[in-house]
Amino acid sequence: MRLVIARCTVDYDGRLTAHLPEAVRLLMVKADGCVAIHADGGAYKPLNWMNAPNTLVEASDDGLDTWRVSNPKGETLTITLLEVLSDTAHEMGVDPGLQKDGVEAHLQELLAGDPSFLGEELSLVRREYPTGIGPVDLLCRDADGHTVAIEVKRRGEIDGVEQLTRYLDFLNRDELLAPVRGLFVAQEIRPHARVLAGDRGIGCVEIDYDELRGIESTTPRLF
Amino acid sequence: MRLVIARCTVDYDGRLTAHLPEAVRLLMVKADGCVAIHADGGAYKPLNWMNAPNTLVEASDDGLDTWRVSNPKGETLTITLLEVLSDTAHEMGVDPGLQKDGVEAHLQELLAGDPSFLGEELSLVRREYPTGIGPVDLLCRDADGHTVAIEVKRRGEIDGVEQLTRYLDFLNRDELLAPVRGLFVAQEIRPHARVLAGDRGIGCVEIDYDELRGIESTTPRLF
DNA sequence: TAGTAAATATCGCAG
DNA sequence: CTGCGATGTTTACTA
Repeated sequence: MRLVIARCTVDYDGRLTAHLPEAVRLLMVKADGCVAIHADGGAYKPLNWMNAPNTLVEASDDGLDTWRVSNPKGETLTITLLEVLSDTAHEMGVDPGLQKDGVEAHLQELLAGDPSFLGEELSLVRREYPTGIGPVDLLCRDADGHTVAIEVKRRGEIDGVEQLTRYLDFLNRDELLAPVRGLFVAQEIRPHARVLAGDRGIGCVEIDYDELRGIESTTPRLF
Repeated sequence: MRLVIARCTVDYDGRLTAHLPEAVRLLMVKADGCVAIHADGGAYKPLNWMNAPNTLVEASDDGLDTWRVSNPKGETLTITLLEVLSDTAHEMGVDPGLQKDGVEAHLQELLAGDPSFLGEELSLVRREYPTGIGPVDLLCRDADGHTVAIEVKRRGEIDGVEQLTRYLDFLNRDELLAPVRGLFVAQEIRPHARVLAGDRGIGCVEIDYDELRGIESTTPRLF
């Protein structure tokens, strides 16, 4: 990784055009060719960048260094270096990568293994059951043999209710499944989402992740 | 901005839990307190981060340095430094910020100036025509004098179709406007969005930004 | 490879 | 402060 601190201007031309006036910034060049330009503030997002794959060409013109980064899509990033304050490089090797725990896929997986955690007798038909407009997270049958479509979110907001509503519209056109009712499941369901779900006859269940994980790990298995 | 190259491990505990095994990485600390941990590859997104506002506490334990970053929401980021290869700091000042040009607002503006670009004879009634639940981008009349509501997006996805559907619901309650049909316009319309639009009787039009801009700039004007 | 949904999204604006 | 919409979103996953 190469790190350059420099007074510079930057021009991007691609999906839009953008310009950065003269200022001191950090130029970060990663081993795979990624270039990112950071200011000394704001969140982690750089002011400007160019992702791999790309090519970086350095040119010197009248004692003024210019970096021209271009990619196969025809986007270009032009950096004009007015004053280089620091220029270092470091070997870092390949990163083993991030280990995550507690995201939506996890919730869905745990619930698929034990749908009755949701407080009623449910048996799984399929995960990621396909509809004409996308897959619904879990399709189950309840004690009465009726179909239940379940949408799982980490945080339950209005968009998720809309999403489940669309799935229900499509699923209910299938005579083999109809009538299908909906269950909206999340660690936290926002008041507005709860109201909208209620208005549409969709049930809401808030689940505790630690509890779900705990039950999962302590449930006796037959193997 | 402080830049540290170090062999380290990282643990994040907050909205989820995450762990980074031992490796050499870049630790970036910005003037506003933001901390970001970068590997030497991947796009501009860091492996781990903590945005402002937060507090960074450095502690030394058995000759092992530990950074503990925490924020008011109770999230914590713990960095254990096993070997510091470089530790530098640079004054960079405040950045003047990015100047952008050529995003979605542009599309709507250009189409308002020439609705017939959409492939049929349309005349503009109003931009940002208000409905009870927000303004629809363009309201037009077609050759037959019927009302057409147009939603413009850069990328056409399902959410946009939902949005236009809501507008149509409201507009069609107005006897002076009804019946109102919908046109979904974007540079690129995703297949599922197209299916949903078709299902609801909403027309889809993909437009080329460069072509639209070109026509606009070459159209003769009467002033 | 293309398409779709999730994300510790970030960021800006309006109400 | 909250919610909504755009983003050069990026990333991960699946068909």
